[in-house]
Amino acid sequence: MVSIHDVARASGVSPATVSRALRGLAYVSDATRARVRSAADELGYVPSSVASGLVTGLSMTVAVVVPFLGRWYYTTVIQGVDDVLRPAGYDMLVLNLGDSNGTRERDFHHAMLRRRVDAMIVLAFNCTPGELAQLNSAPVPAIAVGGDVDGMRSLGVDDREATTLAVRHLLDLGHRRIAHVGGDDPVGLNAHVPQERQSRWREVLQEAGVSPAADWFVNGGFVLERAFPAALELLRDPGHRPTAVFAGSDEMAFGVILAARELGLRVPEDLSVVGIDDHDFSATFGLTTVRQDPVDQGRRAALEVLDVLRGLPLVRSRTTASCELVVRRTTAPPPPA
Amino acid sequence: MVSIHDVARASGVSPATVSRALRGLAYVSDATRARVRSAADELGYVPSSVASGLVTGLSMTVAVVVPFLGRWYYTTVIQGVDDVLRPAGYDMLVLNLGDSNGTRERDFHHAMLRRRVDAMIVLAFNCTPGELAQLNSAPVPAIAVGGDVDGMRSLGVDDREATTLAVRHLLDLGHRRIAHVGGDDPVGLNAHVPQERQSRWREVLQEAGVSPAADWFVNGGFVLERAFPAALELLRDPGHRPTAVFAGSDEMAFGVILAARELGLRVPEDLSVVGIDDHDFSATFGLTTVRQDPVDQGRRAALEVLDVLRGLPLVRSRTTASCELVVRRTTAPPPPA
DNA sequence: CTGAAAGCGCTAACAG
DNA sequence: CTGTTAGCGCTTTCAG
Repeated sequence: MVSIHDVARASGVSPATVSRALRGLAYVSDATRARVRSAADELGYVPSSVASGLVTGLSMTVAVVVPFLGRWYYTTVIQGVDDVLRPAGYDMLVLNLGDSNGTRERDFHHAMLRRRVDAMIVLAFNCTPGELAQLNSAPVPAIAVGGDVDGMRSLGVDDREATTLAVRHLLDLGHRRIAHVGGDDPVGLNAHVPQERQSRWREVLQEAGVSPAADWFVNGGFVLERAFPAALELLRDPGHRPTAVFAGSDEMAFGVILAARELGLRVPEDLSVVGIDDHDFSATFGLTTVRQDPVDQGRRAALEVLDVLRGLPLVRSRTTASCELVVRRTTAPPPPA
Repeated sequence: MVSIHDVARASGVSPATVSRALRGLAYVSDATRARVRSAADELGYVPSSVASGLVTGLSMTVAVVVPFLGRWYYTTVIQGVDDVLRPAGYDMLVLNLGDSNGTRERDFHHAMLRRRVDAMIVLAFNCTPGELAQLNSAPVPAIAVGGDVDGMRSLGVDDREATTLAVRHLLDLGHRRIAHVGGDDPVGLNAHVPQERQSRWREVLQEAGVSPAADWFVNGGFVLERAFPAALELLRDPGHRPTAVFAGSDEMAFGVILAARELGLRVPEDLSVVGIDDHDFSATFGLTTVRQDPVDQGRRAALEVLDVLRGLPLVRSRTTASCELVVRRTTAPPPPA
């Protein structure tokens, strides 16, 4: 492998000068710089970031920690993160915590302490107390996206607000029989968000003097495949059927729509459906939803990380990302009783 | 930061012994090893992978290169890769090539040469000749998943076979008016796969003595949002309508199904739809498709990478991943003319 | 079984 | 403007 010494030799200067010349530092004559550059190009020299990282203490890498891989929200946030990290010259390490039976904390710990990354962006999930302690006393700055993590800088929508928007919309249309398809994710890595949405759904209804039937909450596991059968069950009995469903995510809302069709129910004439997210598919489905912008959340988190890396202080507070109701074609007044 | 010296001092041995003890090497007395371990634990010592990487030349990181972030196929392969990399102690660097205007080759080059990664897994996309040269003369082993890259080790389904399965199925049901929703991806990073599917669609029809109308190929951009309007256009004219659609991906197939419904067409009575992938949503949609298993493809690629890293030779050949027709509820004989 | 010494490739003072 | 001298934190001979 061609090292800085090879370039130094080839251009007749010292390694230190090569280093300065190539990094564009001042105090290098134009002539020398040009000579070094062409020598480096010729030899195909690229500095080893490992070696420079050892001395500077920087890895030019930030870790994105996710509870799952392949879920819409997470991959979308990651896109935003990547959008800003890449032009800034940072690499992105993806640390998946899912399925790591018991090794969660260790993985965490290692990535941070082994100095592999300069910062971490932690996507919505419940930290164990141990992890939280690690994060906050971390040798590298960490910021959370999505969930509200106590004592940590975080960024995300207000789940109570989003839920309020969705449920009130249904209430305003005249619905009273409003069910909720929500539920835990399979790994239990992100229980907080689903819980907020569920409890707020109940609250908003109660505030309106409505109390949902006991079996009008069903667990859709935050994926279409599980929301579909859950909705089938929920909607089966014509005598005991909600007129509207608030789904905890758009993906689950798609499952509800598909289930309704399976049962011959028309959406929105017989059943209204509202979700949260504004998934890529939602406009095509005509889904009424509460829009959030995960790409933007990712971008903003990465931008902040970059700031902190430049020396700005990290304030441990929460910033609320905006969300808004987008009314499309899956909600309408309830059918006449 | 606590270094190996601190542990050495605390346990009264030399740094070299600490290194040996902690890595479980032979020639360390049990007593010493125990002492070192407890000292390390107490101090919360974790070796710096940067420092050890500098001397061993290993980064314990493999890069996954993708043309997009957030597309089903890619994120699903990534899950498979992660499945095997993580337990093996490797970190995963995700290198997104999308939207990097012009900087593609450089990013590539740098990641490899800067010795940030020990190997690369390149997900289906067209390499430029320059990139290909880089990959093949790379200082680190690289293997491709999905696309068939000339002169490179690769792994993926045979797109011609997959297409044959899908189109023959329609032909066998009696269809003759078979359209194709396929097309380029927006960034043009992966033109090969769509092209194969499109040209093979035409071929299979011709082999059966059928020639599709000129406007029975439409560009669905490989995403639902674009397939939907394209399908709307395709299916609009009742007098000139295909009885079946072969979609180049399941996601586009969903768009076709939604478009058919929009037009009041019943699937499969009025229109049959078949896709390729077996997306997570496909079973719920009842979509007939040609199944491939991206998780498995990712796993196998990662397993191979690990082998090569252990010293096994890298054979530059292609292995075909299997695919199979899964008949569900979106295909049926054509309506009586 | 353990320690001392010599780097891995680079950057950061400090001299010139 | 440029070279020299020290390391960054670890692993690896090579001696004990």
